[in-house]
Amino acid sequence: MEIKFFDTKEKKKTVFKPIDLKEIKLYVCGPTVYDRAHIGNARPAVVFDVLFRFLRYNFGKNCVTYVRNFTDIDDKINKQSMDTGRSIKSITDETIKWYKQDMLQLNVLEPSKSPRATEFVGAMIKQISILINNKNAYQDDTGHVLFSTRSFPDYGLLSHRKLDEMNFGSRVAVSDNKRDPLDFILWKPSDEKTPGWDSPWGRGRPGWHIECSAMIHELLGESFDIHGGGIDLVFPHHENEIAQSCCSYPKGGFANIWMHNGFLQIEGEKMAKSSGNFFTVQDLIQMGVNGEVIRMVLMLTHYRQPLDWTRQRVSDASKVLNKWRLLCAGKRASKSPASSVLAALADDLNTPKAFAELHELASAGNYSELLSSAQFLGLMEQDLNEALPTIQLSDFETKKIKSLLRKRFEAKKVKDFVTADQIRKKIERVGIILQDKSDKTEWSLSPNFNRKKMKDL
RNA sequence: GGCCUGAUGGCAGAGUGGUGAUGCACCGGAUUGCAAAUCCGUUUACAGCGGUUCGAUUCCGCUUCAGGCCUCCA
Repeated sequence: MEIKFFDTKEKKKTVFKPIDLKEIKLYVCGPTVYDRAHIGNARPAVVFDVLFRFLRYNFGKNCVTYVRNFTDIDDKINKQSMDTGRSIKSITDETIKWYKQDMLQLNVLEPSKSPRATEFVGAMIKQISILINNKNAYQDDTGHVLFSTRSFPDYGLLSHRKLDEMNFGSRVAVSDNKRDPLDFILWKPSDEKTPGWDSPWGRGRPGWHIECSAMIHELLGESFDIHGGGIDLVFPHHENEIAQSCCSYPKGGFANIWMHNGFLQIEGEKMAKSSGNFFTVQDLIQMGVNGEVIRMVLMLTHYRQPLDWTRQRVSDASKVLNKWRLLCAGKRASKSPASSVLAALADDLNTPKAFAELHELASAGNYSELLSSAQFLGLMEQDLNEALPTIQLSDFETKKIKSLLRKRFEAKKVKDFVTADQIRKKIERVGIILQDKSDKTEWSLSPNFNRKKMKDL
């Protein structure tokens, strides 16, 4: 099967050719850990989880190395620590724990490696030293180390910008310590209150971009297959990563393919903390939105498109999942997912197309492939029975319902439909669904089941 | 100001140079005492204006609108 991915740098779909079939290497920029993961954080996690699953299927479970970092050095974290008096370690440890729990709810697989920036400061210092030696970086007299952007001729190839067209300084004052407005910080000094590490340039901390370059070099080497992240990272973060890495390790090719997921909107509005249309994965789960439903909504739109998060889509997704669950109940999953679904994913992870194929499988009655394909996408994995409401009725309550149903059955027998319908309404008000079959009436608890109303029966 | 992306039926959302996905909703029908579920079927689209072509929703140009990036951001 030919696999194609859209490469941000080439601006077109390109055939995926692994560097080494024995180890496919994937790196994705993970979260900065200072707060609960919001729904926008969840999108890349799910998108690249689909990619991870797909690569593992195609090239072998043990032949894919997926690295997703935790950024635990950041001025937002520092600020929170100052504001709350909590230690940085306690903040980042807790946030990482939350993140892992949340991603588990979304059925996102653990990456092969989840390095933390703080574990790689030594590697960053080493790389910065190389850059200074290579004359790609310089130290100013205030303890900053800056990357000399114009020393890298290919700067701008990823984000398709020309250096001279960039209107730097128009919105942000250019610091005096930069020799060129395009230069960016590799290392900055820390005061007493701010976390810092000893370095050849004094006590300080790394700039944001260098961590990914250093971790990639340590964990994946000089060349790797796919680098992913949110579209907002293309410039400057990924552009800067390329510059740093290619200048410090010029023999390597860094990332072969760049994949970026689109942004998320809420009910048609830009997601922003300031405007209040913002929620975390945990908020959604507390509201009763199943993690599986969240995952499905995130896959319902192609990963490169903007995704509008609406109540409508949440309810659509949950309706479809319920339907599929009923269809697949008691069925065994086929050994491999449907080839139509795999083909959709092979075409730049076309998950909406994959769902269309799932619908085809459902209407064709091919439930075992429907189940295995859904599971391949990270859905319908838990025991089908466990997903249904787990409320247990007492014997007394069960007897009560059964006796009412018997009364109704007798009424129906003598064609007393008025009584039969009264009993139906009464039972349905409690949140119990009745289904008349030719010889009996089946009943089940709906999601709206209200135990308190059982008294009224 | 610079750069970039997108505009598909009531809604969501793929895709394609010529047989108009898929889901939800709607409508009609089957089934049902009723209801639910299920099944069958119908209808509705490619922002606008030009160009290329035998033929464009699909390629090119312009216009309009929307969004993003250029500052921390997934």
